[in-house]
Amino acid sequence: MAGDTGHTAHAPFTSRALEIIRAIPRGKVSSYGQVAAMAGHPGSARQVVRILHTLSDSAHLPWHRVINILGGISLPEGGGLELQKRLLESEGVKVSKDGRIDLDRHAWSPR
DNA sequence: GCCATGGCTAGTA
DNA sequence: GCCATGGCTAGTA
Repeated sequence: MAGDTGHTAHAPFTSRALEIIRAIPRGKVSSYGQVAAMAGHPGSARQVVRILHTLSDSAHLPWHRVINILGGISLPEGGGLELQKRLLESEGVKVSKDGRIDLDRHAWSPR
């Protein structure tokens, strides 16, 4: 297609959300709502969920760095929870026994 | 129609 | 717990 950059074409919000997710550094986490707000659509957290769900495999995303606003992992047991926890811990993010991440310590606040 | 949310409320302790 | 929210996409015509 004309103008194709070599990347899959995405809608503007999706492209921005993808960039933001890719920018989350190791050892830090963000929330669905934070990514949505940074992409210019506060309140569209569920859209970020959908993006992660459908594009994590193909888009080279650090998907495990996105958690819910409570500091918890939203993936279900047997459906990725364990993997996400393991990936986070491998980057130095401690996940407590009740599945919580210390946001004071690990929340990403870009500058 | 999808989706791995988030914010608010009722109802308990 | 409940349920309103919302940009996008698959799939049909």
